[in-house]
Amino acid sequence: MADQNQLSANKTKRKHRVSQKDIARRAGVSQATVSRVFSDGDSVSEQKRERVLTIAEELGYRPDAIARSLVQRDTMIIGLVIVRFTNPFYARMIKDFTRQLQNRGYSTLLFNVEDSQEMEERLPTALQYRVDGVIITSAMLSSKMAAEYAKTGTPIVLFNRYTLEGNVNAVCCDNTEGGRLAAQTLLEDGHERLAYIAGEQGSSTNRDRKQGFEEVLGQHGYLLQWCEQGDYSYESGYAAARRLLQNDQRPDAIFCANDLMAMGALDVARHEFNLKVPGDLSIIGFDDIPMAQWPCYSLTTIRQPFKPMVDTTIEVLMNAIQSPDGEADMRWVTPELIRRRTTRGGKV
Amino acid sequence: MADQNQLSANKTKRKHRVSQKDIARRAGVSQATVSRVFSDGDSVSEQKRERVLTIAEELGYRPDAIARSLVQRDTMIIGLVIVRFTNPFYARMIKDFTRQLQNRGYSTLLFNVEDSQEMEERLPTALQYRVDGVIITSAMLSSKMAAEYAKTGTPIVLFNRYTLEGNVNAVCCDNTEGGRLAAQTLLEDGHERLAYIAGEQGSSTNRDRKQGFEEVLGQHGYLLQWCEQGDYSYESGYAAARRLLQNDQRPDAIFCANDLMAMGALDVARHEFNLKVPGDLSIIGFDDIPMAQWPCYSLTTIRQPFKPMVDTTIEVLMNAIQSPDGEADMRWVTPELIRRRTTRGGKV
DNA sequence: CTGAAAGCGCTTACAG
DNA sequence: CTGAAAGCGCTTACAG
Repeated sequence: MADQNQLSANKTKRKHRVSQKDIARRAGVSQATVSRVFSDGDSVSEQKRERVLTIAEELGYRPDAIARSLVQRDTMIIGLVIVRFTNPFYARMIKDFTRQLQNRGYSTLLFNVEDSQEMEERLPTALQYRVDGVIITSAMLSSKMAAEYAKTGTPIVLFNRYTLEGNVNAVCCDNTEGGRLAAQTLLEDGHERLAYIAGEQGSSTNRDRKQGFEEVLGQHGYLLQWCEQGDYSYESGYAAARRLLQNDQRPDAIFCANDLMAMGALDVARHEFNLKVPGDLSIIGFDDIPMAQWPCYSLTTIRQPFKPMVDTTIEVLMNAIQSPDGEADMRWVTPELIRRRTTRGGKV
Repeated sequence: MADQNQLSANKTKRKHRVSQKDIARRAGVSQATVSRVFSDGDSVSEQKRERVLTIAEELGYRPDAIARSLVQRDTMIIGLVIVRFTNPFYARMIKDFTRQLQNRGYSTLLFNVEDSQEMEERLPTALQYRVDGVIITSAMLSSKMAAEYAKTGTPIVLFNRYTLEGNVNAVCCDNTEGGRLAAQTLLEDGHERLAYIAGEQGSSTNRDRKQGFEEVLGQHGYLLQWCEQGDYSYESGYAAARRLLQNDQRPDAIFCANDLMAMGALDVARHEFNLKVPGDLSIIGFDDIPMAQWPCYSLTTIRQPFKPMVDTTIEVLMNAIQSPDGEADMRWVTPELIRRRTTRGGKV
């Protein structure tokens, strides 16, 4: 009875959302004053402030972020585009990103896409919501798209990818260096028949890791003779390693483009071929996901420093939001060898 | 030069976003007509439609979802609140939820919180963005909060939790039944000294699993003598199992409140105590995460049917959005025993 | 400190 | 089919 709207017979399904106007009416102040109470920094007499707050509480008022976003130029929302996240790597990523963003007052609009193509289809949706910025994980951005985004002024930062043109903000592990590290390690351990299990075809991470690996092999006069295709999944590593180990001429060491595949490789070597790792075969992974240190695997791996990568990404994004006309910022993070028990050389 | 605004010297950092007004001006039509072109179903002459679309394309126009949300009553955004996601379980959850929501035209606003308390602090943020609904994973909702939400009319559905009052939508695995299943299995296999490694204290999942487990033990005249506290993490399972196995009187079977802890228990049993599993000790987990079937573990477990749970949650949510005044909907999903190689009874 | 008014970018009756 | 106008819930100069 008490709450009657102008519109006589409105058939909205939604309940009436209490607005500043409602509070103003009851408090006998202007709507602008109510607004001032809720935007800190604005001055309102103590007396009115209290009256407004009491009534707001009574009515269960919540400021409407949508309306605020419309008039202010920002939404305090960041779009986070995750490409194919099955990897344990990503769970941690999402968690760290959302937490960091929350701490800075941002909310996260999450998009889950299968590949770069689907990403480019979804990206406009993020833009429609006027996100203040976008983080894209593990996917390239076509230069066409990049240009389009630059036009809108919405900052983008690529995580775990980079553009060759260097015209988009990006934070990336130095994967080439990681590939080199893997090769050096295995060579120093005395291996001579090195194999590579590749990650998703066409991904820059895979290309760079392989390139670094081959580069060092070349320097020592070897060719990469054993190479099987995987797709970063456990199952693909398992299958690829099986193909490798069925050969008459077996490799004596395998570098896998990520930890998940390395675990698959390890399991097939031990459980299907009854090989001793590292006695008969050494295995190195990439990422250093939490499972890599579980005793069941205790995997030697090339660590991607997650935390620094996430922190840097947030930093680059915040900078870009502050000064949208800045130059593209490209940051490299250095990977690190973590010796455990799937290679020979480690301390025993 | 071409693009000059009314405002002479506006110092907005943001670039000017092209709006329907801009297009209208150039196309020589009213802004309402431009709007009609972009809201399907509305009729516009083919000629004008084309002109508008061409110019929109030229200018790089994107409809503003924020403005649209303000006038329509819905945002097409669903809030997804994830409590402490380190478990591989959650990675899959988030993925499935976002994908399902996307397929139905919704975007996902993701919140990452540590516990129920932090959740209740964050929830208002979701409300401020006027989300059309909220999914909350693995956290209780106080009745105070539940009541407050009911007032706003924003539908909520709990995932993997329920309220005793039954006044909030919820989709939950029948954890009590899962606990019973675990006990029955171990008892049938001939075990007599059953232990339990508990999940996070105070969580209803843990309470119910334990209760079902104890219930069946009781029916067979046993008391739960061995019980150690964990927190659902691998490490906690590892440590809890160690405490259990250090006893003079050792259990001969352990039921762990989730798979991750079961893997920790398995690793400590094998690598630290040199026990044979299932020869000396049987282990059962809960969840059936992907890793559970890797040969390194091959874990017998109580499967939570993820896909049905996610699908049901979406269904309940969509129903609640359609008819906000419906009764609270409470759905139970039945868990299932998956026999692998960490228990005796399985086919060999 | 405070109110009246304009405006953010849309949608949607209301007339024609 | 189409335009003028009101309104969604806010913020923010502009005066006082």
